Amino acid sequence: MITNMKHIKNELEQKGIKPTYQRLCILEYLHAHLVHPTVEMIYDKLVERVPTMSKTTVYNTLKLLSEKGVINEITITGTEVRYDINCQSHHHFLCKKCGKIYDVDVTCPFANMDHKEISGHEIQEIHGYFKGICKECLTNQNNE
Amino acid sequence: MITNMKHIKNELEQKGIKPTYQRLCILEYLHAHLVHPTVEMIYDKLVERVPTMSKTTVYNTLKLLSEKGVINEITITGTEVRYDINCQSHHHFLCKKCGKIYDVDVTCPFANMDHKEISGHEIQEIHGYFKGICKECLTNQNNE
DNA sequence: ATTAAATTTGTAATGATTACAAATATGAAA
DNA sequence: TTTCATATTTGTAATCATTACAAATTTAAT
Ligand SMILES: [Mn+2]
Ligand SMILES: [Mn+2]
Ligand SMILES: [Zn+2]
Ligand SMILES: [Zn+2]
Repeated sequence: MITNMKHIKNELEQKGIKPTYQRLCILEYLHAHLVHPTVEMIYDKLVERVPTMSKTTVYNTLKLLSEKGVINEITITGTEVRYDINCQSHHHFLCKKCGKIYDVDVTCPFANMDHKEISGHEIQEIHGYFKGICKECLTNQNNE
Repeated sequence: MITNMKHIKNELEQKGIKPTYQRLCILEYLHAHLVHPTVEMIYDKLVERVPTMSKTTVYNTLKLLSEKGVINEITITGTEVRYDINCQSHHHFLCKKCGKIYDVDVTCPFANMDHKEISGHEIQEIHGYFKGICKECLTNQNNE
């Protein structure tokens, strides 16, 4: 397991973020749960171990990590932000039935575009995602 | 102008939607304002002409039109849904500064994929967008 | 030990969206 | 035209994610 506390601590320090206990817990959670969790999911789980954990701290920390480029915000459901520890530009699949978000392994188009502008607009981020019914939900449908 | 009231009425009837006055107004607005407006923008403008217009009706109608495939919901800002009269799969540019959403003219990758699945997931929609600073905001920056 | 700054916490406020029920409009049957 | 069922609209209240804010706590330097 690469994602032990020491590595997490290093990761924060390298980005100039003071490695408080709450921040370590939150970042560790993201390393261990690659399902693009919500604030709610993160908080509900961590508050079991750390009963003093505040939801505001989860929000604050995720915003900080996002600003520092440690994590990425994914806004494709329209109802809540999902968080991704994987900061390399990659694409996603959102299941309309169960709400799960999967990484998909397609070579990101435009990723190696030499010009970082389009129609005069300066491109800073490239996002792509599919919507549909996920593998798991398809299987469940057939077993009904 | 193709987007007169008669055409709008036809459009609704063809989709099996009763063309009420409110629905006509809302759909006409979307035809006339191709900037991917919010519910707020639509309501604020229409209530001037139709003072009895309710915001709930705007929500209801947009949901109906979306379900019937007349319009598309765009969820890329994370804070509110934007609406698009253009239902053909196309890509967008979101300006981080002014919040405007532009259509961008790139040939949608994956669009002509023969297989409508990826990693076992059934693909129903393909979305792509860029984030950055729009042409207009770049110009304003230079004139400060 | 003192003290200032950073962090965390709890609560209140905000803002978009939805739920819901009353009011109104529509349209067919009598 | 009246009657009556149904669809639509409207206003208000509720919900839910997120943010604002200030008090409490922790941290680190003096
Ligand atoms: Mn991902
Ligand atoms: Mn568009
Ligand atoms: Zn699923
Ligand atoms: Zn702009």
